[in-house]
Amino acid sequence: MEINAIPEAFQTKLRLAVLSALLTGKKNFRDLKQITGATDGNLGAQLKKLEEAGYIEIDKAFVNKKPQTSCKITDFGRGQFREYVEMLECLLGQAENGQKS
Amino acid sequence: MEINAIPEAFQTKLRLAVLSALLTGKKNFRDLKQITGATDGNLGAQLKKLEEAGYIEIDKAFVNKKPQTSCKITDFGRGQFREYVEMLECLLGQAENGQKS
DNA sequence: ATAGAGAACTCTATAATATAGAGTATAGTA
DNA sequence: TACTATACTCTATATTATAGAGTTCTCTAT
Repeated sequence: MEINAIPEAFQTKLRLAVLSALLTGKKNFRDLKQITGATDGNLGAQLKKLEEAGYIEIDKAFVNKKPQTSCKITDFGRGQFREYVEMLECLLGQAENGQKS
Repeated sequence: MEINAIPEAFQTKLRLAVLSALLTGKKNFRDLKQITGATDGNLGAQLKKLEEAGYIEIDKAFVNKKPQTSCKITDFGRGQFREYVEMLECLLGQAENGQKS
């Protein structure tokens, strides 16, 4: 991954928080709202963006007779996350060696 | 570092690109412009933000009889960068183990 | 001394986008 | 039939990144 091609997904607290939360497993709308502290409208909008970009999958169903929106990170999303971290690690690694500041 | 407290510095390609470039050593305005592809105005604005936030130091001087703005990452900036990467690594690590997707 | 060039801005307007919050749809329950 | 909970959608606002014109400063050439 190139430094100049960082996916938009990683460019706001909220989307990054959502992805991070999903790394450890499925979460529903309610969970994500509580974890991130976002409002309904904003969370809905950002989830939609993440879905459109292929980072997450959104599944709607009725659970316990209540609507439940379940979100899950995709393999693509997980891969991008890993690549992003690896890129940063690499940059940091270069810095720790060749200190010519 | 908390997922909900990610510094603004890491929330745009441009600022992240600048910080990354500075990790490996001092760079002047011209270098950074070339590396990032940003316009003068935009680069100037973002450098100012990074400076105000204490991530970088900007030094102005005349070199070869031409003005030269030299930018350098601070210890604080380097530390924040490391913390940020470590936080992401940690999240990713949790995910690789307890897969309950 | 005057004009021009290069570097690095500053300033302002525009564009993009995150966010809040009101309103809406749906299914279930009383 | 009214009422509740969930999860939106839609719209307006606020924030912020970006572009680009104009400005300042120093030196060089005329």
